[in-house]
Amino acid sequence: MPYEEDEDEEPRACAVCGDQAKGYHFNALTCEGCKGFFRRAIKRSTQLRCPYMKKCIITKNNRRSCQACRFRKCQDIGMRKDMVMSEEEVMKRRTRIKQKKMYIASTQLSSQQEQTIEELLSAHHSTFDPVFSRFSGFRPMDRSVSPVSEYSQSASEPFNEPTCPENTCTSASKHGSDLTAASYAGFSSSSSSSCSFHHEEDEVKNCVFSALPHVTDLTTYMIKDVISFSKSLQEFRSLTIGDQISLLKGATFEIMQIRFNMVFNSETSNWECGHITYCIDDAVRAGFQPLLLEPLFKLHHTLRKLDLLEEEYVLIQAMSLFSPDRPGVQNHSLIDKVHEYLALTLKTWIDCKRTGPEKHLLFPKVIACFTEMRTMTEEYSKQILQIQDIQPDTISPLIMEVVSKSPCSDF
Amino acid sequence: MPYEEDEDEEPRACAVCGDQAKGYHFNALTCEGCKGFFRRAIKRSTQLRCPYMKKCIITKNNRRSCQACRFRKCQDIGMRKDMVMSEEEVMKRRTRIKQKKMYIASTQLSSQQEQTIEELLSAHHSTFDPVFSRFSGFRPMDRSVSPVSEYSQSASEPFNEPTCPENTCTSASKHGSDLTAASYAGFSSSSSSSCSFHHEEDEVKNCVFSALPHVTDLTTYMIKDVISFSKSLQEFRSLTIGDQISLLKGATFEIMQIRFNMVFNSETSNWECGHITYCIDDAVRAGFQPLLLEPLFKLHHTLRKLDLLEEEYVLIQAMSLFSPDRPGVQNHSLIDKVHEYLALTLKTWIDCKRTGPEKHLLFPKVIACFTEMRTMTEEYSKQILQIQDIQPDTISPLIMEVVSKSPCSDF
DNA sequence: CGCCGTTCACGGTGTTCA
DNA sequence: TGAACACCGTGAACGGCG
Ligand SMILES: [Zn+2]
Ligand SMILES: [Zn+2]
Ligand SMILES: [Zn+2]
Ligand SMILES: [Zn+2]
Repeated sequence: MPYEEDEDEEPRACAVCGDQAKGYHFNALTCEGCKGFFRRAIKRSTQLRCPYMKKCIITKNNRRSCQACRFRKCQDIGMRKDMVMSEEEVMKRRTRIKQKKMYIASTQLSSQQEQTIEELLSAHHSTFDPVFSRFSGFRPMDRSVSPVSEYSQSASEPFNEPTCPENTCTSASKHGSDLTAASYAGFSSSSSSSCSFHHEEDEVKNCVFSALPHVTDLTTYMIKDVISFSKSLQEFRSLTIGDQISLLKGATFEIMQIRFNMVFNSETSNWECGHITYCIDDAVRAGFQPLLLEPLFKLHHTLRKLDLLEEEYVLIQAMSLFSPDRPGVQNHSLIDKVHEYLALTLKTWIDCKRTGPEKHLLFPKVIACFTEMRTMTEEYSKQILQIQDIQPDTISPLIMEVVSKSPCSDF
Repeated sequence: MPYEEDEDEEPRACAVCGDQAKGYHFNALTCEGCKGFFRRAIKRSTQLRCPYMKKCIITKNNRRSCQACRFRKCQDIGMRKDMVMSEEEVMKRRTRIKQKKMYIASTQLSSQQEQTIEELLSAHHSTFDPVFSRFSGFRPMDRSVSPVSEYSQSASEPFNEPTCPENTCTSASKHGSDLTAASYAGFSSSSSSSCSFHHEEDEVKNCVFSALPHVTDLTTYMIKDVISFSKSLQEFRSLTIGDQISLLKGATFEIMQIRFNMVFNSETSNWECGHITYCIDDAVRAGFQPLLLEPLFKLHHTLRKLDLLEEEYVLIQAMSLFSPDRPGVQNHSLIDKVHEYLALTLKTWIDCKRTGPEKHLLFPKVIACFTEMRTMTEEYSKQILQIQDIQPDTISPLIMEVVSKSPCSDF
């Protein structure tokens, strides 16, 4: 009857120092300390020298005072060097584990990623107003002016635009499909028709900027919400003020367009912003030129056709915001990490939640849209500055702030 | 029930002087002061003598008054001499740490270095206008004069230069390749052909300086931007005004050339400055002589062939600016530190970001270009002064300021 | 569950500089 | 001189694998 067995349940002692040992390490019963010490000693492979008489008695308390004697004791009691993994073995193990992690990470969303999406959705819902109910007090838009719309040049009746004095852009919605089809086909057809507008300088004066005050108010309204969205993100707030400004300057236009895309109706080519419906001609009437509007219009169609879910839209907004290569960013590496994290989250989300064969193309297509938007951001700034030049004091200070290159600001 | 335990959570007192102790040092619980004192006492290894009765009571307040008794107390309470690292151990440690630092520094960019590059890029982008869109209001350039171009002497038809009154230097771009090949081959072939221009004094008068007003305007425009670039750098602003001026006087020519090199087309040997394209003959027509233009032309080819990235160009500009051995610099040591820091940053950047076998030669080649440029700076000043002598009041005051030797200025 | 490697806060060296 | 700092060995806790 061996009732005698425990005495301390597991009273085994380290063969090197006498400390409590929980198991065998490198072929000897040792404590955690001696285990780590032996591995490090092997990997360092440097000669150790005893400052005393090479006869140190190793105990739990003095084991740190003489590495040489401790190592000798390790070998004496039978710890085996060959049981320490070699450098290549370690490398193999590491890469194998990394691979596995990568696979897991691209197969299922981590709880952190799900939490991130939740935060983004929450931030988005509290700062985006899809029916534009808070958009009021704006200056009215005069749609009686029929712009020389470059988008209807290739259409059959370019000068037959009816006036649309109401809040709904009836012109676009009436024969909008024709116009869209014609212009949209034109965009993707050839480069010859894509820039048939080669008299910019003179034509600019024909534009009466009749929609500029309204578009300015709308844009200002949108920018405020974009800033609120960004500021309600934990990661964003943790950046320096300077970097926050740099990121906002770079991303505001893009995020605005992403948000407009959520209310874009690709059938009618209209943006259905609650009680007001906009068409591309409103942008023309605000003074923007085809060099921006053509690719922008195309982008909205391309992006809308992806039929993104809200989670995807909001991840795209965040990816745009955390673009590391905006002018003036200081903490490039951190922002790059966040950006990659968001991109991986989007990719994984698509892989997990989407079905169908086109899901593998969705992520690359989104990335392509980013490239498009990037060039448009620059062109937008240019055109805003041009408009500001011709029509001073119409564009709001907030818009100028976004467009300006000055590093200092106070959003 | 040992409720008596904390008293202040960590109220441990130095065993030597009673001051607050935060841990064990040399085998005894001591304060930071006694720790340092004991090490220094061991390393000095000189006998200490008590001026009193060898019975001093060491306290926190009087511990500095008797070294001998303090040291004796240290030994008495158990501080161990053998736990102070010996001189050789210290030396080994020092060299090991230095080695490691050197390795790390030459292997990966520190965050500070990355930030520096960001600052330089930002400063560059806001002060360099690669398409020369802000260059306007300049005096026109008369290219109808066909200079006795030394660069086409070895070519077959030296006097057949067509006129090029337009903004594009058609002569160089038309049969530019021939001209370039001939002249460039001439440079690198032998010393006999490299200075076939041995009638300087007389020939100078043949030159009509037809391009001088334009080149003056261009140079003035460039200098202003170089000054803006420098002034937007934190490190530069922190220097004294005198040193800022000394550095600018020394570096302006070099930085200008580096910037011109970014738009240099080595295929056509033209500088493509936005709407205007320049060739080397324009410099001839401005009155510059081969003693400057030959090595300058060669430099532009050499430098361009390195195919530098923007980050590298901007680091080179900064290295040129922070050259410690410019005439008149006061704070030589600080500027030297900045210069070495920038050089190491460039070297590390190349090691990290470049690939291919030629990356190891890139940095030395850049350094060689600096040597070349240094001699050209002096020659440039000389020739500007010569031209000023012949054609007074054409060269702008700003250029004269850069070239002058007077120590006082106000950029 | 046993035994690998990994991680990271902690403790105790030397170093710096006001 | 000593407070603050940089550096590195240590070992308890942990994750992965068989
Ligand atoms: Zn042990
Ligand atoms: Zn020993
Ligand atoms: Zn003390
Ligand atoms: Zn004494």
